[in-house]
Amino acid sequence: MSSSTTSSNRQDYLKAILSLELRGLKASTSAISEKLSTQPASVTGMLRVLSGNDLIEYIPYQGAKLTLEGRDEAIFLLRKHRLWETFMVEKLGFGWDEVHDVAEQLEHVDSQKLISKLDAFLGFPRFDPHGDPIPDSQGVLADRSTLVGVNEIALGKTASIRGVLSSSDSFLKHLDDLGIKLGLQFTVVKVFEYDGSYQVKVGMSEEVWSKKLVEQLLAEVKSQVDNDNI
Amino acid sequence: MSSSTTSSNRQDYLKAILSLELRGLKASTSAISEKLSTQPASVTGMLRVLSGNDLIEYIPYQGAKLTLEGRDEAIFLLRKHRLWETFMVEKLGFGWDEVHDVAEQLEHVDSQKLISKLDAFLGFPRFDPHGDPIPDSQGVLADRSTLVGVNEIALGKTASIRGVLSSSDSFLKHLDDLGIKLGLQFTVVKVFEYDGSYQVKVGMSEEVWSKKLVEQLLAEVKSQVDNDNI
DNA sequence: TCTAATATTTAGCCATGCCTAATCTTTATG
DNA sequence: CATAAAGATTAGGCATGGCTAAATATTAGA
Ligand SMILES: [Mn+2]
Ligand SMILES: [Mn+2]
Ligand SMILES: [Mn+2]
Ligand SMILES: [Mn+2]
Repeated sequence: MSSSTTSSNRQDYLKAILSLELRGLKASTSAISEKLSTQPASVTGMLRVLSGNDLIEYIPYQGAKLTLEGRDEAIFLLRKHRLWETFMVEKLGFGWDEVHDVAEQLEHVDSQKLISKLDAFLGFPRFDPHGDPIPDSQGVLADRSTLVGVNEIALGKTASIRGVLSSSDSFLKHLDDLGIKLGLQFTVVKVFEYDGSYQVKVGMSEEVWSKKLVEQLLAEVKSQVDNDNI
Repeated sequence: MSSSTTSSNRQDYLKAILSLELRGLKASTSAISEKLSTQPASVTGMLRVLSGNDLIEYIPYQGAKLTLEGRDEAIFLLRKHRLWETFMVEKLGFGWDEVHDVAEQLEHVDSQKLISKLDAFLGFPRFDPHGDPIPDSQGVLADRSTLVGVNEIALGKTASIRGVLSSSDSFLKHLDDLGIKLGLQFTVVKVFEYDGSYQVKVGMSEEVWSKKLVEQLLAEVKSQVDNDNI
C-alpha cells in the first residue's frame, strides 16, 4: 500500500483534498489554496501533476477527487500524523497544542515498518490527542459516531474523554488547569438547569464543569453491553 | 543554536563534510560527491551555496571546511540521527541494522524541543546502537576514552555526569528521585570501604551514592589543565 | 621541467514548485 | 438573457538542486 515516491509537497496536497472530502466539501482550487496557503495558480499546476500520477481525478474548473490510490496515500498520511501526535503527547510529555507542526513534518517520513512499530508501541490508539480518529493499518477510520459531546450525556452515565471540538490555546490550557485529559473517566452526577453546568464525579471527588466547557468536550459513553467481563 | 532554515539537502552536505573532517580527511569535491552519490559538478554548485551561507569556507580547488556555525549544525544533525536510531532500537524493537535509512530522514525534522524531550525519554544515552557517540545538548561529542564509571573516580576529583550504562525504567526513575541528571557536576569527597558507596559534594550539599548506582553512571573527570579559571 | 592523468569548475539543460499578471470560464444578478 | 463578479487557468519568471559535456587547474611522472 501507498509507499510510492510522492514528494512531501504532493502529499500535503493529497491531505488537503482528503480533509475537504471528509467534510463533504468540494476540493476546489481555491479551497485547496486556502488550506495550504499557496496561490490558486500554484494549485492548478499541482493538480495537473497529481492527476498525471493517477492520485486524483481532475477536470479543469471542476475541482479534484482522490482516486483510490490517492485516498489510500492520504489516509496513510493521516494515520502517521495522528500517531506521531499521540507519541509526542503520551510518551514525550508535550501539550496537545504543541504537536501539530512537528507532526506535519514527521508524517512525511517514509517507512511502513516504523509506523507499524510505533502503533504497537503506543498500544494501537484509536484517537489522537485532539480526539480525531487514527486510521488503522488497513486504513479504516474509527467510527466517530461513538463519540458524543459531554453536554449530551445523560444523568448517571459514565464516560471517558476522547477529544475536543476546539483546539484553541486558551481552551487547551484551561483543560490543563482543570486536570482534564484524554482518557479521563467520569460519571455525570447532576445537571444544573440554571446555567447548564455539569456536576461530575472523577475518581473520589466531584467537580463542576461549565456549559461552555462540556460543549467542547467529546467523550465515549461506557455502554453496558460491550463490557466483556459478563 | 542551529535551527536556521537550511534545507535537508544542504544538511546532508554538512553531515558529509563533518564526517570527513572527523576522520581527519580533506572534504574534497570528489570525496563529498562519493559520500552523497552525486556528481562532482553538483557538489561544486552546492559548496558555493553553503559558502554563501557562511556554513563552510570554500576555496575553489581546495575543498571545504566547516565554519563554527556549519559545524554546530552538522553536529546537531548527528545528534538527531543517533538519538532516533537509539529510539528505534531501544523502544521500537528494530534491529541495529535496520535503522540507518529511516534516521537519515528523521534527522531533518526541525524541532529543538522534540529532540530534547526525546533525549530525556531515552535517558540521555551516550552512544547509539552502533556504538557511535551521541553529541550532548551542548554539541559535545563524548570522546569514548574520556568517560569513566563514577566508581572509578579518585578521591577529590571533580567530574560531570555524562551518561548511564543502564536505561531501565527503574534506574532512570531513581536518578530522577535523586536529582541526578546529565551535566550534573560533583566532587568525590569520600569512598566508604564498607559498602563501596560514594560521598559526593553537589553544589553546597553532600550526598551518598550507592555502589550499585555509581557503577551505572558514566562521567567525565575535569582535567586540571583545561580549567581556565586558574 | 614538461606533459599526461586526475580533479575540479563552468556552461548549458532539466524538473519541481512557487509567484504575479493576464486571460479565460463559470456563476450570479438585474 | 446579458453582464458583472468570482473562480480558475495560462503565460512568463524565479529559486533550488540535479545532470552531462566541455574547459581549466592541479598533481604526478618521466
Ligand atoms: Mn505535512
Ligand atoms: Mn490531531
Ligand atoms: Mn539525511
Ligand atoms: Mn548510527
